[in-house]
Amino acid sequence: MKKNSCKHCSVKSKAEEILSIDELEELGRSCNEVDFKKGESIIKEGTLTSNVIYIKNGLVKIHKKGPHKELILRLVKAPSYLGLPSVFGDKINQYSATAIENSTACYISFNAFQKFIFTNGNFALEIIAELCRNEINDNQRWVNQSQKNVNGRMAETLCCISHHIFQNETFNLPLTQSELGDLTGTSRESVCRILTEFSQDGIISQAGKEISIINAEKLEKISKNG
DNA sequence: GCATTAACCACAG
DNA sequence: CTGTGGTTAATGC
Repeated sequence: MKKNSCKHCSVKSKAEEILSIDELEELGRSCNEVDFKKGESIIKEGTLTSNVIYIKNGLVKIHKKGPHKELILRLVKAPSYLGLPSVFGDKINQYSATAIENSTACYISFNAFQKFIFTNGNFALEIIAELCRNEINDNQRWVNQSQKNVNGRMAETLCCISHHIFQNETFNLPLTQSELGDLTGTSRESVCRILTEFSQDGIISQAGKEISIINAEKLEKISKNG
């Protein structure tokens, strides 16, 4: 276990920024850092929850088995907590988390984490705020998923990945087309067709895994109107 | 009915 | 894993 590593951690969560030096030292004694390679499972749906997990860097997909196939609930870019709802809401992990890029995660003892919530209201507030933001985002995704057509969902997803994950109109998509289908609630064939259609219309360009958004305005329009 | 949409299947790079 | 074509079920004029 790495001693006191949290005190000087450069990717503290908002909640951890609030902790005192003493609390950070205690956190340091209560957590351990692990590296994950792309594709490795961080949380498996159905297993008992063990620790609070915080990804320091990398990119993770949160996914869950549906009646017919896998659904990716959302992509989580570090830094962020992982699995708080399962840890506090249930003994069993309600979804899986898998690294889609090489990632580093801290496993934090539940007892230590809970103690900070009991004793430090501002810390607790930040945790609640993060959970609320996630719920709001999930609700938005849920609305879009159910009311937009496939083209609209793809357009929206591409915009979102470009803005929120890579902050760049050109990015290397770390997902397969099949996973992109799981993310947009469609088949991998439709993903393939829509991507080539977008390319033909000059909205995006693809070179292998690299996607560039050329006409963001048009993409927004498709996202809105399908 | 006929057109459209999108999933499912199959097969080839 | 990706790209395509054919088929098919559901839905909307």
